[in-house]
Amino acid sequence: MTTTIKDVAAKAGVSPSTVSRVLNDRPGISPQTRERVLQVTQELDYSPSASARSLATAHTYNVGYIGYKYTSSSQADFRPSNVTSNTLEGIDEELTRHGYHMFTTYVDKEAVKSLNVPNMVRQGRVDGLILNGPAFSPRFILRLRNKGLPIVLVDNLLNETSVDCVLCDNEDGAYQAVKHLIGHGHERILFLSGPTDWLSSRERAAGYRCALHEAGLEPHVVFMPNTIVDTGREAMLTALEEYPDLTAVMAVNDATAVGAIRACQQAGRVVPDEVAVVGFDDQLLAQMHTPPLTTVRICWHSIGVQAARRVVDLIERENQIPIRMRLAVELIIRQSCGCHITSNTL
Amino acid sequence: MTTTIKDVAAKAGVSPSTVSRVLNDRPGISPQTRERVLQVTQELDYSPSASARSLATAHTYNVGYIGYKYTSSSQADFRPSNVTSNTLEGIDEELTRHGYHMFTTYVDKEAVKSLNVPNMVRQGRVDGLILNGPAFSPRFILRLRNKGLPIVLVDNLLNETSVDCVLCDNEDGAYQAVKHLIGHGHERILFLSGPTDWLSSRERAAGYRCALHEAGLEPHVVFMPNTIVDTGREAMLTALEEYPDLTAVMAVNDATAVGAIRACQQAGRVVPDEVAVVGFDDQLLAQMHTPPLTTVRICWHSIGVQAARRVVDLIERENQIPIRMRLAVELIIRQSCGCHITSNTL
DNA sequence: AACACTTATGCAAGCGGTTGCATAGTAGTT
DNA sequence: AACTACTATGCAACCGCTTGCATAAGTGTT
Repeated sequence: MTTTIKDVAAKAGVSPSTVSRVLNDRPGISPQTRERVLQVTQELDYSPSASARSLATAHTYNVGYIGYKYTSSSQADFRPSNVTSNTLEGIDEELTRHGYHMFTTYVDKEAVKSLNVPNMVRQGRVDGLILNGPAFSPRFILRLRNKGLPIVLVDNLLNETSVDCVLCDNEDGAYQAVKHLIGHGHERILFLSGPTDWLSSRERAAGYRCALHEAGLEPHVVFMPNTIVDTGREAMLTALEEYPDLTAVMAVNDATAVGAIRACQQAGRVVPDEVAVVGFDDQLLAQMHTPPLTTVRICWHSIGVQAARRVVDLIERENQIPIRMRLAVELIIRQSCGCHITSNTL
Repeated sequence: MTTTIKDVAAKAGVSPSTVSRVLNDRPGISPQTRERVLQVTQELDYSPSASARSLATAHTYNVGYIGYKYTSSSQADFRPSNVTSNTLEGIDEELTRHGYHMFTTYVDKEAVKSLNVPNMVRQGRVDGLILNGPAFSPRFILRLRNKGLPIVLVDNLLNETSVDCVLCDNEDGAYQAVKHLIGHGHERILFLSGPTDWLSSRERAAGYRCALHEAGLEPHVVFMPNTIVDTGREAMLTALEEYPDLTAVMAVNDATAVGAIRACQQAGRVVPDEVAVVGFDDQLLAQMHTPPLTTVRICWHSIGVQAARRVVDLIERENQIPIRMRLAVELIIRQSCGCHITSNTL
């Protein structure tokens, strides 16, 4: 038998209402009573039942995290989800700080397509939602929004309707990276793009275009259906034939950058001497790769923290104006771009 | 206003009890009534409130996942948690299949040391727990067990007291890998071990010892305080001086294997020609590394599925005998061991 | 001393379900 | 026709907590 508020009340010689008021910091309790109740609470190691409290207050103190389940089969595949631990930890830290808890679930392509509302939402287990990833369609997002819950998007954004979101500055990241390539003297720079319905692809492409435009250079974009290593390799292989004079490539992420390097090796082009390559994300692989990848670092942990803080805000204060948050990114220069620095930039 | 069981009852012309019985498949309901209630339930898109149900049944249909927050600071660090997405997805899939939901939280060194019970447990938000990782101390685990919840350990195990767990066959994996090295003719084989209070370290060491013993060779073990790339590099650097005649090394995981290779390069020893290296885990890095790492693959997804199934079993059926589950691992042969296969083993 | 105000606390209803028990209705037996 | 045995359903209590309202005690004013 777990201890209930009645046990505490009885032992402290007060009514349950009083105990409740003490534990919820309600006014109108005498200091002595408050003290005694807190004392007993501690002695009995009492903690109010979440379900009972939720039922009474219509407030669960839970936030749902919805991730996207990519369909690549191999465990070792370079799935975007491999990087999400940082985001999850950031979210958890911040939610915990505010007394909230995190439900986690993953939805797949089918669920998004058929607009399935996750059970944790239907059953009222959560007060708010964090959706992580570019693969959630606007329709899916709006469907969830119609459930009346605060929603914060991570790595995604809705144009038509304003929904809160926090993302990194994709455009600036790509801009910086391409600018760096241009600084090396490159004039034929390719962009390996992910699916165009992924926001990050579009924004990174925009940064790429902007940098090229400023320098009066012509853009060359190749579109890929996904962003795993092998797709990058194949796309690059084709590109090398189609644009034989290209000397640099900016890949939409680290995985495809690695693929591009593989392709160059296959085609007998030396990286970075003959073809320079830069990636995006700064996953561990970037650092450990040979040659080490010049790439754009995203601080997923901070993004998680901000998303959590935002969703708590939305839950606790009504009628907020939607906010779109951008976190700065950092160009990490290693060697795949042609730089020869000796210090190992971690 | 969300729809409640009363709305459904009213519209179907029955009492709430009847609706409840229909939705819970209780006996003694006429087919026509059942049909009508289900009809209305669908029309109103009704879903019972989780809190109300939990309060009445003392059953939340939630399972808590507790991960360990490693303290390495750099985002790009090779944190073990980077691989846990697979486990999480596996757990989520299986829990969902059984109508359960997953709470996720991470605890750090301090919390484990001071035996902090996570709030989701104290407040009765979960029916059972999955602890993932070798870093949870027996005392911490037992503390949670005393809360009266079913617990399943992943990648960990308690000797003194029997607690359910699911892990991979660490010993066999190391045994196979070392055996493979011996097959290459190596006689001076080093083992780079992680902290000895991590079960996986101990078990992998045991497999290593066993293989060496069978071959009549002498073991050489070096202990490291953690298992990130750089620690592996430093440990290997020292080892190369101390045992100058070693020709092969089995690292406790992929990260330290990569570190070991770095050390060899630093010391001017060619891998795999002069020193062969094998890792453990088969993270993406292993495949993409130059040279590609021979390593032991763990199917974390399956481990997650099994852990979830087990915890549901424990929740729903009492008085079960504890089960320790071992999932087989697979030696993935690439090139760091000295093999020269052309096909790219994914 | 009577009155008005505070202040501290308790009572009881209600949150939205579940479930033991009572009961109305129906069918089966004699 | 009277009695028994089910079957299908409703009533009401209860799960543990919160909260509006009532009330008792205390304080100050005239």
